[in-house]
Amino acid sequence: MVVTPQLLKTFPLLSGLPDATLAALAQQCSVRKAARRAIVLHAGKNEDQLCFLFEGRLQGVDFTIDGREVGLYFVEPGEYCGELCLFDGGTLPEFVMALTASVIVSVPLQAMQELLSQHPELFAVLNAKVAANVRKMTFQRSLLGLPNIAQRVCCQLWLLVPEKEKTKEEAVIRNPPTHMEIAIMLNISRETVTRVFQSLQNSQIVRREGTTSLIVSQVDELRAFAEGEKEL
Amino acid sequence: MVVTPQLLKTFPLLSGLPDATLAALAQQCSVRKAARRAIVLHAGKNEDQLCFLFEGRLQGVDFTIDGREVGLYFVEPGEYCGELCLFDGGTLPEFVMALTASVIVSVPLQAMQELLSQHPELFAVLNAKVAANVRKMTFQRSLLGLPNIAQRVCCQLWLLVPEKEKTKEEAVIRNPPTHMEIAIMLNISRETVTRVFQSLQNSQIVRREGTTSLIVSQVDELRAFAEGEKEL
DNA sequence: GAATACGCGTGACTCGGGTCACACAGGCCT
DNA sequence: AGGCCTGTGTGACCCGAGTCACGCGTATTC
Repeated sequence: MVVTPQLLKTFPLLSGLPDATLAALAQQCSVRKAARRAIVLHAGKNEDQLCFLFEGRLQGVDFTIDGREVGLYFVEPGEYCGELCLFDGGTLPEFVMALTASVIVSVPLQAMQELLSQHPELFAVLNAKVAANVRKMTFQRSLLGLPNIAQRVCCQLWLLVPEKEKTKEEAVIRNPPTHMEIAIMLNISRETVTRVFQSLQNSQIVRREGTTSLIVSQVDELRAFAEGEKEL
Repeated sequence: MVVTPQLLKTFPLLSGLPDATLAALAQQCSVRKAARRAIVLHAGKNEDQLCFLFEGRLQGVDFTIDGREVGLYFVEPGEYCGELCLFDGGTLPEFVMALTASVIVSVPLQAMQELLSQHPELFAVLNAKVAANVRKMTFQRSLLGLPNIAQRVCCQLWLLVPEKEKTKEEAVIRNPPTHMEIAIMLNISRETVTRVFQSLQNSQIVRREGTTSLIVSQVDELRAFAEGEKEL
């Protein structure tokens, strides 16, 4: 499929670039669709591409020595992944998997490197992204330290609430991760996640709307549980 | 205290620099001693320094919402920490604490930035360091996914074995972390760590030598436990 | 040298969440 | 329509790690 400069412009990282640059870049890119559960990037390889997510949701996953799945982070539309290989030509530490059918724009690493040499101001943006990543990972790690499992789930849910809706009364999480996907992020079992969701639904804090949306009816209550002011 | 160029040269990051550069840099640096448990860098601040560890051991720590301590990584002599603030001028996500009395060389961020502009080849080294950090964090996260707690402890212990001694029969871990420090790295209780160590000692896999050294008598056995080939 | 703090060792108890097993609903494919 | 897969909901059981409580030995401090 053909990648248009307009498509590239939808990504914050690239949106500030001149049209000519984008047009040149677009020619080297490719779009691909990933089915649910498809592996987008492989761990232990130097994947030669940067993946911009246009639609869907991705998840970084790793595996323990005994084969257990471990969830690391989510990638939302507009974001990208696989940038670690840009930094030192090393390997990717984790797999990236599509959680829902996703549309991905692949930019060859080489093209990115050329782009960077022409637009060194992008280095700062990339660096900031990695720094933000490290901060996210650190926070995610601190979540795992919470002894109260319900609180852990609420925190994770809180992270999924779109930034703009955190101050509203009601918020919508579109295409929420499955209980299983949340479970592996938080090192707990799927059943436990289900039980916490049951509690939240009984307390009328969240409810499901069809299969593709989760409504947080009482945003502030969720925040309170996430921050430990209240316990389920 | 005065920082000599020779001192700076002991750090791999700086060892390749010309003497004149080091001499100039040294004038802007300072040495400080940190007592056990002293906070070296504060979370949530943009600490204006890069900390090179000359002697001792540091630990990156964070706290959960409910005040529980969470261990993130260790810093060994020759390594440095606090580089995240260099990347985007943002804040440090975690505290850095001295585990043992430590000697630290502080380089002001500004001096580092000047150094980087004169020696852009250092960017690659710094980037590689951050990338390596991310890989370490990812691995550490996968450790937490291990359902078998003894295996978790063995993996952590295995990480502490110096690289060169991993192929030998016997290895020495100097100034090992306390059980408590290991516990917060692995999200388990101090008592559990103690119990695992008791098992390892009973199986003659490790033993203590004085208070400052831990001897791994059967390196390969430890590796086997860490990789799940055997269970305690 | 006494006092104190800290790290380690260990037993008893408890309970919370993992595991297993199964049911049910909805989407999707042929 | 029927079959299949995936995701969710729920109960029963159980065991393993957290917690508490205490003792002990070794540094550190004054």
